[in-house]
Amino acid sequence: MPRDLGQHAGLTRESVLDAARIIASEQGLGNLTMRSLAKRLEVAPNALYGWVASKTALLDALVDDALKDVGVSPLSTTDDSDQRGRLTKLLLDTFDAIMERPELATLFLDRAASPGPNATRIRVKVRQLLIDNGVAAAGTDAAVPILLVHVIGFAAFVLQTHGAKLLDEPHLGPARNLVATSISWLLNGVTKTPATA
Amino acid sequence: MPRDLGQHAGLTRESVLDAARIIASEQGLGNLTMRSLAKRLEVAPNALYGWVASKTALLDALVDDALKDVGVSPLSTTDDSDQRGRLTKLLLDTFDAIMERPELATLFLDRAASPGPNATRIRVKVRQLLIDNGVAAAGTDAAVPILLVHVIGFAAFVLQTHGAKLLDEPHLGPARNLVATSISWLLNGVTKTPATA
DNA sequence: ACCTGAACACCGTTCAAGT
DNA sequence: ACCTGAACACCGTTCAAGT
Repeated sequence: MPRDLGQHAGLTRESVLDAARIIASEQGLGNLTMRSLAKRLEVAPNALYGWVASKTALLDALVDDALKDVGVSPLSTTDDSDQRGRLTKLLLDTFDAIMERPELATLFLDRAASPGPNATRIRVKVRQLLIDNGVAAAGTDAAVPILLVHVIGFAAFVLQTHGAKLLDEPHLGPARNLVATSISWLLNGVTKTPATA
Repeated sequence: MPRDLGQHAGLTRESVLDAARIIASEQGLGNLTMRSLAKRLEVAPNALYGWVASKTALLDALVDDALKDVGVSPLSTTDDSDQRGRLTKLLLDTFDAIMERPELATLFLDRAASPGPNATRIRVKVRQLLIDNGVAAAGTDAAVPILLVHVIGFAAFVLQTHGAKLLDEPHLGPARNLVATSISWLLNGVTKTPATA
């Protein structure tokens, strides 16, 4: 009814996604609805459909965007020949990325099988690093999902048990040590036994 | 309006849960609503609230009931001294139980941290078997969730990637071999390295 | 091109009744 | 005790319009 001059409210795909992120983190995923989102943007609910195809598509974007910084840098470790360290670091970075968005944890689980571009990049990189670690190319078909599901499942579990209590603080330490430990167990197995799919 | 003689429709908590199971398996979890459930039972939607506290409580019951047969038998293996075999079997039985109800997979993930009585029994039994396998009691606090999250996450992943295509058939084999393999990797680590929580 | 009004077809849940 | 009618406060999404 108001709308300053002519018509548009200055929406952007990014502004819509940002507002969605804020609602999810401040009020939880359950309170993120198309209508609450529209309200925050001071817009009619159906105006959102010009920028997001559906609520599902919006959630997909939220999940994948949370992984946008993971696995993009060259992954240089202190020791250049430490291939196992590189792989561990990538998996821990993925863990950290999920822990930074606790409210999306259940979404990561549901969407682990239908990954967006960022998740796909991580997948490809994990596979390459496995090969660098001496795993036969055929064996990676099994190992990649095993490792990633483990990391995602673990993050989701930690978030559900401890809640969002100690995320900002460096209290995260114990949980991180635990993932690191379990990842090393899996890597021991992966690099020794060739997985028979 | 009709209702034969006096009043009641013969509902039972079990009949409500059974109907819910049928809808979920035939039409998917998305089509399981209080209203669709009431319709199937030829009852007004609010009649259900005498038998289930809420939809959440109903889903909780569905998830936990799916685990009711896991870990109840004495877990006797061919070799009586094979403690590791016992533990592996319990974990694989849990995996199988989830695979039998593919439509509930996402629910298992969401509720892994807030388990019902059956899930709790499994948890306790896993812990005891870990101790029987020589893991220090303190170390089980870390190992139990690691193992169970791994199994649940793995089942959910398999179901999401392969869909409900090959569940009834014994095509499940490859997936089962994969979980068995990854479980053995984790058990190698758990029984060797004392997990530092 | 970008947005609104109004509507459609749903939800879970509650509250006051009826038998 | 067990159920219904009616309502409340929501959903996601679509379609025709307005500027």
